[in-house]
Amino acid sequence: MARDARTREARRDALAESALTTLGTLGYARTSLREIAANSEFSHGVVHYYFRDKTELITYCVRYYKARCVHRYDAVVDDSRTADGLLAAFADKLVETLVDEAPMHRLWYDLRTTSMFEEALRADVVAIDASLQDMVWRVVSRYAELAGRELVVSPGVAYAMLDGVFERALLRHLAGEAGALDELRGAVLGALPLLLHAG
Amino acid sequence: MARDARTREARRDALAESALTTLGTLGYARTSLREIAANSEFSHGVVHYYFRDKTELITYCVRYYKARCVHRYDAVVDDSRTADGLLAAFADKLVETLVDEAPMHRLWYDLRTTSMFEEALRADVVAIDASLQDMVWRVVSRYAELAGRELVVSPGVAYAMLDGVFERALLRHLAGEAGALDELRGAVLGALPLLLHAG
DNA sequence: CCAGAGTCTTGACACTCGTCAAGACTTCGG
DNA sequence: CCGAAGTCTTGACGAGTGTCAAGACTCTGG
Repeated sequence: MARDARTREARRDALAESALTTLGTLGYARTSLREIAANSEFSHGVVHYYFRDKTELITYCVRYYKARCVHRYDAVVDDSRTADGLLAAFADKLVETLVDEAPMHRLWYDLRTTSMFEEALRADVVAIDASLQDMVWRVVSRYAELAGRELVVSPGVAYAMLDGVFERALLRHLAGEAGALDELRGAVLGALPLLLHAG
Repeated sequence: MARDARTREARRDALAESALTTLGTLGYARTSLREIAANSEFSHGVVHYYFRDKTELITYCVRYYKARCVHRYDAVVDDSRTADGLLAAFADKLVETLVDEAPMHRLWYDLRTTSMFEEALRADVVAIDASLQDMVWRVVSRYAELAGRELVVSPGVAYAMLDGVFERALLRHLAGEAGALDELRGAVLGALPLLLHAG
Protein backbone atom coordinates (compact mmCIF):
# COMPACT_ATOMS: atom_id res chain seq x y z
CA MET A 1 0.00 0.00 0.00
CA ALA A 2 0.87 3.63 -0.21
CA ARG A 3 3.64 4.23 2.22
CA ASP A 4 3.44 7.18 4.51
CA ALA A 5 4.56 10.38 2.81
CA ARG A 6 6.84 10.92 5.77
CA THR A 7 8.60 7.64 5.10
CA ARG A 8 9.02 8.54 1.48
CA GLU A 9 10.60 11.81 2.47
CA ALA A 10 12.88 9.91 4.84
CA ARG A 11 14.05 7.77 1.93
CA ARG A 12 14.80 10.86 -0.12
CA ASP A 13 16.74 12.31 2.77
CA ALA A 14 18.68 9.08 3.25
CA LEU A 15 19.64 9.12 -0.42
CA ALA A 16 20.54 12.79 -0.17
CA GLU A 17 22.73 11.97 2.82
CA SER A 18 24.56 9.27 0.90
CA ALA A 19 24.82 11.55 -2.10
CA LEU A 20 26.36 14.33 -0.04
CA THR A 21 28.89 11.93 1.43
CA THR A 22 29.83 10.75 -2.03
CA LEU A 23 29.88 14.26 -3.46
CA GLY A 24 32.12 15.44 -0.66
CA THR A 25 34.51 12.61 -1.37
CA LEU A 26 34.62 12.53 -5.16
CA GLY A 27 33.36 15.96 -6.16
CA TYR A 28 30.43 16.81 -8.37
CA ALA A 29 31.85 15.65 -11.66
CA ARG A 30 33.04 12.20 -10.60
CA THR A 31 29.99 11.28 -8.55
CA SER A 32 27.78 8.70 -10.26
CA LEU A 33 24.38 7.43 -9.26
CA ARG A 34 25.81 3.95 -8.83
CA GLU A 35 28.43 5.26 -6.43
CA ILE A 36 25.79 7.13 -4.44
CA ALA A 37 23.70 3.98 -4.22
CA ALA A 38 26.75 1.96 -3.21
CA ASN A 39 27.24 4.32 -0.28
CA SER A 40 23.64 3.77 0.75
CA GLU A 41 21.60 0.69 1.63
CA PHE A 42 19.92 0.66 -1.75
CA SER A 43 20.72 -0.44 -5.25
CA HIS A 44 21.40 1.91 -8.10
CA GLY A 45 17.97 1.65 -9.65
CA VAL A 46 16.13 3.03 -6.65
CA VAL A 47 17.36 6.52 -7.30
CA HIS A 48 14.94 6.89 -10.17
CA TYR A 49 12.15 5.72 -7.96
CA TYR A 50 12.59 8.68 -5.64
CA PHE A 51 14.04 11.24 -8.03
CA ARG A 52 13.13 12.01 -11.59
CA ASP A 53 16.75 12.23 -12.71
CA LYS A 54 20.22 13.04 -11.51
CA THR A 55 19.67 16.77 -11.65
CA GLU A 56 16.70 16.57 -9.32
CA LEU A 57 18.71 14.52 -6.83
CA ILE A 58 21.60 16.96 -6.88
CA THR A 59 19.27 19.91 -6.53
CA TYR A 60 17.54 18.22 -3.62
CA CYS A 61 20.92 17.58 -2.03
CA VAL A 62 21.96 21.18 -2.41
CA ARG A 63 18.85 22.42 -0.65
CA TYR A 64 19.21 19.73 2.00
CA TYR A 65 22.78 20.81 2.54
CA LYS A 66 21.89 24.46 2.78
CA ALA A 67 19.24 23.91 5.43
CA ARG A 68 21.71 22.55 7.91
CA CYS A 69 24.62 24.94 7.50
CA VAL A 70 23.39 28.50 7.24
CA HIS A 71 22.87 28.86 10.98
CA ARG A 72 26.26 27.52 11.89
CA TYR A 73 27.43 30.70 13.63
CA ASP A 74 24.19 31.87 15.19
CA ALA A 75 25.23 30.60 18.62
CA VAL A 76 28.41 32.64 18.35
CA VAL A 77 26.35 35.73 17.66
CA ASP A 78 23.85 35.07 20.43
CA ASP A 79 26.29 34.09 23.15
CA SER A 80 29.00 36.70 22.75
CA ARG A 81 28.89 39.76 24.99
CA THR A 82 31.96 41.64 23.79
CA ALA A 83 33.39 42.44 20.38
CA ASP A 84 36.67 40.71 21.11
CA GLY A 85 34.86 37.69 22.51
CA LEU A 86 32.72 37.38 19.41
CA LEU A 87 35.73 37.78 17.19
CA ALA A 88 37.66 35.03 18.96
CA ALA A 89 34.68 32.69 19.06
CA PHE A 90 33.97 33.27 15.38
CA ALA A 91 37.56 32.62 14.37
CA ASP A 92 37.64 29.43 16.43
CA LYS A 93 34.36 28.25 14.98
CA LEU A 94 35.59 28.89 11.43
CA VAL A 95 38.66 26.78 12.06
CA GLU A 96 36.59 24.06 13.66
CA THR A 97 34.11 23.78 10.82
CA LEU A 98 36.87 23.90 8.24
CA VAL A 99 38.48 20.87 9.84
CA ASP A 100 35.36 18.93 10.76
CA GLU A 101 33.47 19.46 7.54
CA ALA A 102 36.18 19.91 4.97
CA PRO A 103 34.48 17.58 2.44
CA MET A 104 31.24 19.53 2.66
CA HIS A 105 33.02 22.81 2.22
CA ARG A 106 34.95 21.71 -0.82
CA LEU A 107 31.71 20.35 -2.22
CA TRP A 108 30.14 23.75 -1.83
CA TYR A 109 33.00 25.40 -3.67
CA ASP A 110 32.76 22.70 -6.29
CA LEU A 111 29.05 23.32 -6.80
CA ARG A 112 29.51 27.07 -6.90
CA THR A 113 32.22 26.82 -9.50
CA THR A 114 30.30 24.28 -11.52
CA SER A 115 27.36 26.67 -11.58
CA MET A 116 29.55 28.99 -13.63
CA PHE A 117 29.29 26.39 -16.40
CA GLU A 118 25.99 24.63 -15.76
CA GLU A 119 23.00 26.86 -15.65
CA ALA A 120 20.85 24.20 -14.01
CA LEU A 121 22.71 24.73 -10.74
CA ARG A 122 22.86 28.49 -10.88
CA ALA A 123 19.60 29.44 -9.21
CA ASP A 124 20.19 27.22 -6.21
CA VAL A 125 23.78 28.31 -5.87
CA VAL A 126 22.85 31.97 -5.97
CA ALA A 127 20.21 31.36 -3.28
CA ILE A 128 22.66 29.56 -1.01
CA ASP A 129 25.28 32.20 -1.61
CA ALA A 130 22.81 34.83 -0.48
CA SER A 131 22.05 32.81 2.65
CA LEU A 132 25.72 32.53 3.45
CA GLN A 133 26.13 36.23 2.93
CA ASP A 134 23.33 36.86 5.40
CA MET A 135 24.96 34.47 7.83
CA VAL A 136 28.25 36.34 7.64
CA TRP A 137 26.48 39.65 7.88
CA ARG A 138 24.77 38.64 11.10
CA VAL A 139 28.17 37.95 12.59
CA VAL A 140 29.88 41.05 11.25
CA SER A 141 27.12 43.50 12.07
CA ARG A 142 26.78 42.14 15.59
CA TYR A 143 30.53 42.48 15.92
CA ALA A 144 30.30 46.13 14.92
CA GLU A 145 27.40 46.66 17.27
CA LEU A 146 29.34 45.24 20.21
CA ALA A 147 32.34 47.36 19.25
CA GLY A 148 30.15 50.42 19.06
CA ARG A 149 31.44 51.32 15.61
CA GLU A 150 30.14 51.47 12.07
CA LEU A 151 30.97 49.06 9.27
CA VAL A 152 32.70 50.43 6.21
CA VAL A 153 31.88 47.56 3.85
CA SER A 154 28.69 46.23 2.33
CA PRO A 155 27.35 42.76 3.20
CA GLY A 156 28.47 41.47 -0.18
CA VAL A 157 32.03 42.69 0.18
CA ALA A 158 32.31 41.49 3.77
CA TYR A 159 31.15 38.05 2.71
CA ALA A 160 33.41 37.95 -0.32
CA MET A 161 36.50 38.85 1.67
CA LEU A 162 35.86 36.35 4.44
CA ASP A 163 34.92 33.70 1.94
CA GLY A 164 38.13 34.27 0.04
CA VAL A 165 40.13 33.83 3.20
CA PHE A 166 38.22 30.70 4.11
CA GLU A 167 38.51 29.15 0.66
CA ARG A 168 42.23 29.74 0.64
CA ALA A 169 42.59 28.16 4.08
CA LEU A 170 40.56 25.15 2.95
CA LEU A 171 42.73 24.68 -0.11
CA ARG A 172 45.91 24.84 1.92
CA HIS A 173 44.50 22.61 4.63
CA LEU A 174 43.55 19.96 2.09
CA ALA A 175 46.99 20.28 0.53
CA GLY A 176 48.45 19.33 3.88
CA GLU A 177 49.97 22.67 4.76
CA ALA A 178 50.27 22.68 8.52
CA GLY A 179 50.04 26.43 8.98
CA ALA A 180 46.73 26.78 7.20
CA LEU A 181 44.55 26.68 10.31
CA ASP A 182 46.60 29.17 12.28
CA GLU A 183 46.74 31.44 9.28
CA LEU A 184 42.96 31.32 9.00
CA ARG A 185 42.50 32.21 12.64
CA GLY A 186 45.06 34.99 12.45
CA ALA A 187 43.64 36.33 9.20
CA VAL A 188 40.13 36.58 10.64
CA LEU A 189 41.34 38.17 13.87
CA GLY A 190 43.30 40.66 11.84
CA ALA A 191 40.82 41.31 9.07
CA LEU A 192 37.51 41.85 10.83
CA PRO A 193 38.69 44.94 12.73
CA LEU A 194 39.65 46.47 9.40
CA LEU A 195 36.01 46.48 8.41
CA LEU A 196 35.12 48.84 11.26
CA HIS A 197 35.11 52.60 10.84
CA ALA A 198 38.24 54.07 12.35
CA GLY A 199 36.41 56.75 14.30
CA MET B 1 61.75 13.16 -41.52
CA ALA B 2 62.08 14.43 -38.04
CA ARG B 3 60.20 17.64 -37.86
CA ASP B 4 61.79 20.63 -36.26
CA ALA B 5 61.41 20.52 -32.49
CA ARG B 6 60.10 24.06 -32.72
CA THR B 7 57.28 22.92 -34.98
CA ARG B 8 56.44 20.12 -32.60
CA GLU B 9 56.22 22.59 -29.77
CA ALA B 10 53.99 24.76 -31.92
CA ARG B 11 51.62 21.81 -32.38
CA ARG B 12 51.50 21.25 -28.64
CA ASP B 13 50.75 24.92 -28.13
CA ALA B 14 48.03 24.87 -30.76
CA LEU B 15 46.41 21.92 -29.03
CA ALA B 16 46.79 23.64 -25.67
CA GLU B 17 45.12 26.70 -27.15
CA SER B 18 42.17 24.66 -28.39
CA ALA B 19 42.04 22.83 -25.08
CA LEU B 20 41.92 26.08 -23.13
CA THR B 21 39.11 27.38 -25.30
CA THR B 22 37.15 24.20 -24.75
CA LEU B 23 37.92 24.10 -21.03
CA GLY B 24 36.82 27.69 -20.66
CA THR B 25 33.55 26.86 -22.38
CA LEU B 26 32.64 23.50 -20.89
CA GLY B 27 34.67 23.35 -17.70
CA TYR B 28 37.20 20.77 -16.67
CA ALA B 29 34.82 17.88 -16.06
CA ARG B 30 32.89 18.05 -19.30
CA THR B 31 35.84 18.64 -21.59
CA SER B 32 36.74 15.56 -23.63
CA LEU B 33 39.67 14.98 -25.90
CA ARG B 34 37.31 14.64 -28.83
CA GLU B 35 35.81 18.03 -28.11
CA ILE B 36 39.25 19.59 -27.82
CA ALA B 37 40.23 18.08 -31.15
CA ALA B 38 36.97 19.24 -32.71
CA ASN B 39 37.88 22.80 -31.72
CA SER B 40 41.24 22.40 -33.40
CA GLU B 41 42.31 21.54 -36.93
CA PHE B 42 43.18 17.98 -35.93
CA SER B 43 41.35 14.75 -35.30
CA HIS B 44 40.88 13.22 -31.89
CA GLY B 45 43.66 10.67 -32.23
CA VAL B 46 46.41 13.23 -32.63
CA VAL B 47 46.26 14.22 -29.00
CA HIS B 48 48.05 11.02 -28.03
CA TYR B 49 50.72 11.72 -30.56
CA TYR B 50 51.72 14.92 -28.80
CA PHE B 51 50.71 14.12 -25.24
CA ARG B 52 51.07 10.90 -23.29
CA ASP B 53 47.57 11.12 -21.86
CA LYS B 54 44.86 13.54 -20.91
CA THR B 55 46.53 14.50 -17.65
CA GLU B 56 49.69 15.59 -19.42
CA LEU B 57 47.68 17.73 -21.81
CA ILE B 58 45.77 19.39 -18.99
CA THR B 59 48.93 19.98 -17.03
CA TYR B 60 50.57 21.47 -20.08
CA CYS B 61 47.56 23.72 -20.57
CA VAL B 62 47.66 24.89 -17.01
CA ARG B 63 51.30 25.92 -17.28
CA TYR B 64 50.65 27.49 -20.67
CA TYR B 65 47.80 29.44 -19.15
CA LYS B 66 49.81 30.59 -16.19
CA ALA B 67 52.65 31.94 -18.30
CA ARG B 68 50.43 34.46 -19.99
CA CYS B 69 48.42 35.79 -17.07
CA VAL B 70 50.61 36.38 -14.07
CA HIS B 71 51.98 39.65 -15.35
CA ARG B 72 48.60 41.07 -16.21
CA TYR B 73 48.87 44.04 -13.84
CA ASP B 74 52.55 44.79 -14.11
CA ALA B 75 51.91 47.74 -16.39
CA VAL B 76 49.54 49.20 -13.83
CA VAL B 77 52.26 48.97 -11.21
CA ASP B 78 54.94 50.43 -13.44
CA ASP B 79 52.95 53.28 -14.91
CA SER B 80 51.17 54.65 -11.86
CA ARG B 81 52.69 57.61 -10.06
CA THR B 82 50.17 58.14 -7.27
CA ALA B 83 48.39 55.80 -4.89
CA ASP B 84 44.95 56.90 -6.05
CA GLY B 85 45.99 56.59 -9.67
CA LEU B 86 47.24 53.05 -9.14
CA LEU B 87 44.10 52.12 -7.27
CA ALA B 88 41.82 53.39 -10.02
CA ALA B 89 43.88 51.78 -12.76
CA PHE B 90 43.96 48.49 -10.92
CA ALA B 91 40.22 48.48 -10.34
CA ASP B 92 39.58 49.26 -13.99
CA LYS B 93 41.94 46.56 -15.13
CA LEU B 94 40.27 44.01 -12.89
CA VAL B 95 36.90 44.82 -14.37
CA GLU B 96 38.32 44.71 -17.87
CA THR B 97 39.94 41.30 -17.47
CA LEU B 98 36.88 39.90 -15.76
CA VAL B 99 34.77 40.82 -18.76
CA ASP B 100 37.25 40.04 -21.51
CA GLU B 101 38.50 36.76 -20.12
CA ALA B 102 35.60 35.47 -18.12
CA PRO B 103 35.92 31.92 -19.52
CA MET B 104 39.58 31.75 -18.57
CA HIS B 105 38.87 33.00 -15.07
CA ARG B 106 36.11 30.53 -14.43
CA LEU B 107 38.38 27.83 -15.75
CA TRP B 108 40.98 28.82 -13.21
CA TYR B 109 38.47 28.61 -10.39
CA ASP B 110 37.31 25.31 -11.77
CA LEU B 111 40.83 23.91 -11.79
CA ARG B 112 41.55 25.21 -8.33
CA THR B 113 38.41 23.66 -6.91
CA THR B 114 38.99 20.42 -8.76
CA SER B 115 42.45 20.24 -7.23
CA MET B 116 40.72 19.87 -3.87
CA PHE B 117 39.56 16.47 -5.12
CA GLU B 118 42.21 15.43 -7.64
CA GLU B 119 45.71 15.34 -6.31
CA ALA B 120 47.20 15.24 -9.80
CA LEU B 121 46.33 18.90 -10.26
CA ARG B 122 47.32 20.09 -6.82
CA ALA B 123 51.00 20.85 -7.34
CA ASP B 124 50.38 22.99 -10.42
CA VAL B 125 47.46 24.77 -8.84
CA VAL B 126 49.46 25.61 -5.73
CA ALA B 127 52.26 26.97 -7.92
CA ILE B 128 49.89 29.15 -9.91
CA ASP B 129 48.17 30.33 -6.79
CA ALA B 130 51.52 31.43 -5.41
CA SER B 131 52.24 33.31 -8.64
CA LEU B 132 48.90 35.07 -8.45
CA GLN B 133 49.56 35.97 -4.85
CA ASP B 134 52.88 37.49 -5.88
CA MET B 135 51.13 39.39 -8.65
CA VAL B 136 48.62 40.85 -6.23
CA TRP B 137 51.34 41.62 -3.74
CA ARG B 138 53.29 43.61 -6.31
CA VAL B 139 50.21 45.76 -6.81
CA VAL B 140 49.31 46.12 -3.18
CA SER B 141 52.80 46.80 -1.88
CA ARG B 142 53.43 49.39 -4.58
CA TYR B 143 50.12 50.96 -3.64
CA ALA B 144 51.26 51.22 -0.02
CA GLU B 145 54.59 52.60 -1.11
CA LEU B 146 52.97 55.34 -3.15
CA ALA B 147 50.64 56.11 -0.26
CA GLY B 148 53.60 56.29 2.10
CA ARG B 149 51.97 53.92 4.56
CA GLU B 150 52.49 50.41 5.85
CA LEU B 151 50.37 47.37 5.01
CA VAL B 152 48.56 45.64 7.83
CA VAL B 153 47.95 42.33 6.05
CA SER B 154 50.19 39.54 4.82
CA PRO B 155 50.53 38.74 1.10
CA GLY B 156 48.38 35.66 1.57
CA VAL B 157 45.54 37.49 3.23
CA ALA B 158 45.65 40.38 0.77
CA TYR B 159 45.44 37.92 -2.11
CA ALA B 160 42.67 35.89 -0.49
CA MET B 161 40.50 38.93 0.14
CA LEU B 162 40.90 40.36 -3.34
CA ASP B 163 40.42 36.96 -4.87
CA GLY B 164 37.22 36.45 -2.93
CA VAL B 165 35.89 39.75 -4.18
CA PHE B 166 36.89 38.92 -7.75
CA GLU B 167 35.41 35.42 -7.67
CA ARG B 168 32.13 36.75 -6.37
CA ALA B 169 32.04 39.39 -9.08
CA LEU B 170 32.74 36.77 -11.73
CA LEU B 171 29.94 34.56 -10.47
CA ARG B 172 27.47 37.42 -10.48
CA HIS B 173 28.66 38.63 -13.86
CA LEU B 174 28.17 35.19 -15.38
CA ALA B 175 24.76 34.99 -13.74
CA GLY B 176 23.81 38.09 -15.67
CA GLU B 177 23.61 40.47 -12.72
CA ALA B 178 24.12 43.90 -14.18
CA GLY B 179 25.61 45.50 -11.08
CA ALA B 180 28.42 43.00 -10.74
CA LEU B 181 31.04 45.06 -12.53
CA ASP B 182 30.34 48.29 -10.69
CA GLU B 183 30.29 46.41 -7.41
CA LEU B 184 33.69 44.96 -8.20
CA ARG B 185 35.17 48.34 -8.97
CA GLY B 186 33.61 49.88 -5.89
CA ALA B 187 34.67 47.01 -3.68
CA VAL B 188 38.29 47.27 -4.78
CA LEU B 189 38.34 51.04 -4.42
CA GLY B 190 36.88 50.70 -0.95
CA ALA B 191 38.80 47.68 0.24
CA LEU B 192 42.40 48.39 -0.69
CA PRO B 193 42.68 51.49 1.52
CA LEU B 194 41.57 49.34 4.46
CA LEU B 195 44.74 47.34 4.11
CA LEU B 196 46.88 50.37 4.87
CA HIS B 197 47.97 51.23 8.36
CA ALA B 198 45.85 54.05 9.74
CA GLY B 199 48.79 56.08 10.96
C1' DC C 1 -4.53 -15.98 3.96
C1' DC C 2 -4.23 -13.79 -0.28
C1' DA C 3 -4.58 -10.37 -3.95
C1' DG C 4 -2.69 -6.22 -5.16
C1' DA C 5 -0.34 -1.96 -4.46
C1' DG C 6 4.00 -0.32 -3.22
C1' DT C 7 8.96 -0.93 -3.11
C1' DC C 8 13.27 -2.47 -4.63
C1' DT C 9 16.68 -5.28 -7.60
C1' DT C 10 18.49 -6.77 -11.71
C1' DG C 11 19.92 -6.38 -16.10
C1' DA C 12 19.89 -4.15 -20.23
C1' DC C 13 19.99 0.02 -23.54
C1' DA C 14 22.36 3.71 -25.87
C1' DC C 15 25.84 6.75 -25.27
C1' DT C 16 30.44 8.91 -24.16
C1' DC C 17 34.89 8.48 -22.56
C1' DG C 18 40.28 7.65 -22.82
C1' DT C 19 43.24 4.91 -25.16
C1' DC C 20 45.49 2.61 -28.79
C1' DA C 21 46.63 0.10 -33.09
C1' DA C 22 46.57 -0.11 -38.06
C1' DG C 23 47.04 2.12 -41.91
C1' DA C 24 46.87 6.31 -45.01
C1' DC C 25 48.92 10.53 -46.03
C1' DT C 26 52.95 13.90 -46.15
C1' DT C 27 57.52 15.29 -46.43
C1' DC C 28 62.20 15.04 -47.54
C1' DG C 29 67.00 12.93 -48.01
C1' DG C 30 69.27 10.24 -51.28
C1' DC D 1 61.54 9.98 -57.98
C1' DC D 2 61.46 6.54 -54.59
C1' DG D 3 61.59 4.82 -50.02
C1' DA D 4 61.53 5.71 -45.36
C1' DA D 5 60.59 8.43 -41.43
C1' DG D 6 57.32 11.36 -39.54
C1' DT D 7 52.56 12.80 -39.10
C1' DC D 8 47.74 12.27 -38.94
C1' DT D 9 43.07 9.78 -39.49
C1' DT D 10 40.04 6.21 -38.76
C1' DG D 11 37.94 2.83 -36.32
C1' DA D 12 37.76 -0.06 -32.65
C1' DC D 13 38.11 -1.67 -27.57
C1' DG D 14 36.56 -1.83 -22.80
C1' DA D 15 34.96 0.73 -19.09
C1' DG D 16 31.68 3.75 -17.12
C1' DT D 17 27.56 6.70 -17.46
C1' DG D 18 22.21 7.95 -16.90
C1' DT D 19 18.09 5.91 -17.72
C1' DC D 20 14.46 2.66 -17.77
C1' DA D 21 11.70 -1.61 -18.03
C1' DA D 22 10.63 -6.10 -16.26
C1' DG D 23 10.17 -8.72 -12.62
C1' DA D 24 10.95 -10.12 -7.66
C1' DC D 25 10.08 -9.01 -3.09
C1' DT D 26 7.33 -6.88 0.91
C1' DC D 27 3.66 -5.39 3.28
C1' DT D 28 -1.07 -4.45 4.25
C1' DG D 29 -6.21 -4.20 3.73
C1' DG D 30 -10.01 -7.06 3.26
